[in-house]
Amino acid sequence: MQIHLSNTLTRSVEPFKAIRETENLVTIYSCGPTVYNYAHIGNMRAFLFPDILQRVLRVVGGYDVRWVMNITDIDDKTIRDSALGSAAWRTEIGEQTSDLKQNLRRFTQFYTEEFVSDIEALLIHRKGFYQMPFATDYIPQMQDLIRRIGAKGFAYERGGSVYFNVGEWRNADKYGKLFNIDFENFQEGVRIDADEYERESVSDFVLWKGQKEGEPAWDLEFEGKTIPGRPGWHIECSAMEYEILGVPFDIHTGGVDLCFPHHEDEIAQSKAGYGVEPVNYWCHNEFLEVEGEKMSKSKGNFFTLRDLIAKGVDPVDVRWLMFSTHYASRMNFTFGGLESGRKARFRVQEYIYDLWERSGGTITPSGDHASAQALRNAIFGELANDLQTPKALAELFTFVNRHPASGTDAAEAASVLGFLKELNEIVEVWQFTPRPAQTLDVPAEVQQLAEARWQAKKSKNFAESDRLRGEIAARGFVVKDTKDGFALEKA
RNA sequence: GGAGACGUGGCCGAGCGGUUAGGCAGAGGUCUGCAAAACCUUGUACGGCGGUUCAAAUCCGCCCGUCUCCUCCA
Repeated sequence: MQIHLSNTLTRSVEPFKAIRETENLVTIYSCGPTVYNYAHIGNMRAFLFPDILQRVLRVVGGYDVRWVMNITDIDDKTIRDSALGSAAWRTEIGEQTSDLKQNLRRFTQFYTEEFVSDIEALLIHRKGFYQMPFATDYIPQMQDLIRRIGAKGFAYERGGSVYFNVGEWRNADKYGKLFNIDFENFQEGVRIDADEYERESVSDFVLWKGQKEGEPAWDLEFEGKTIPGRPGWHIECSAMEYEILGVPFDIHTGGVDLCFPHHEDEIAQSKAGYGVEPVNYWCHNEFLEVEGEKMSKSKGNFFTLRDLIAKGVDPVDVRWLMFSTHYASRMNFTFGGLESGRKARFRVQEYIYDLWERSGGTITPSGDHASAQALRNAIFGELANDLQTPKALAELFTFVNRHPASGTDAAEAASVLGFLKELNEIVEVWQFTPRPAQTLDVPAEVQQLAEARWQAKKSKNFAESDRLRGEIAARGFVVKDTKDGFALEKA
């Protein structure tokens, strides 16, 4: 199915065409985490979005996908927090050594592992990535790019750092492809006091940061000088994209806040150094708010995924919630919404169990039955249209309402199951099994009370029956009567 | 100060000139000794004020509010 994507470069929804269309291959690069702490749920949206995107490209678009997400393991924060004597150094990380680079690596590796386990909890699978490169593994490639940019005349050294000359670049190409930059007002505002480096113009950005006291450093050979330092923020992405995916590649994702300066600078660097417009489709996800407010530590609405899990939230519900808002819209993350979504999700799961009973566990392709085929067209049509996940869900629920399992024959049930299973390759929140038998660990005492209650009920001793139900409830269980028996559930 | 986005019923969230979005909650019903679950039915809306139009949640203007970027940031 033809996919359409909203492209920040053109601010419009465009039909997607892969560079290697004949090979059926799509290349995606996503800005990944800076591993100096646990990721928060806002970050999680930025990782769930490309996961859904790449699955839609695979399942709906029929592409093979090469998905790369970088791990930023060198920046001000990772250096600060891994520095000798840092208060942020946790004992689980191990012992600090006198080797700064080794400390940095241990520190970032710790948070990388935590990060991977977080995204795995959201069912973003590690094995789904083509690569997850560490920035510090690509220092030579970054240095090579800096020299290429220098050779073209768009980089200069000043005060032990190397900068990108935006003014010069603007003579050669457009700067401001992802964002309208008002150069007249660019230098006003709060930006000036942040200018602790000696660049020529405030709009210039650093390619290579000169080493400061106590910082790990690599030697850059640049225009006859040896410059100890480390890569700037933007250069790592440009170099790794080139090295791992090649340029141009198809899709670059990230949060909206990265449009400028990060992605704008990435384009400028890549094009200046490699001579190629690096990315065909830029796709940005909007921010997430919590209970209608910007997430911040001072408001007490700042959550990492682990915070939520500690509160008893099922990470699968967090994943499911992402489908309820279009990726390019601001999302209001609420605990009420989490619960509401969970119920909706279980409704579909119940539907699947019911269909399973109808079909006797048989699953056939969606094309085998007209209603399943139509459902597939409707839902995949919405997903293909710039990932209209809320509308896709609406289509699903409309179908469930109009095709109750009780009125579905075995052939239709099997075919609808076939489609839902295919859909589940994208959403991955449902089980395709017979309805599991309740395998509750019921204490013998509760079991006896329940039996006694059933007997009381059968002999129409309802007062005793209700009393026993109270006893059972006091022990944390709920009795649900069925036609010829009862079931116990955890309260 | 500059650039841009958004404001939909109790909550979440589609819609982008005329037609029931959908989910959760609520209400009524079927079932049940009563419940729970399940299923059926169902009400409430477009921040404010003007304007364009036969017709506006949808287009235009102003105002109010929220948010993003210009500075590390998903």
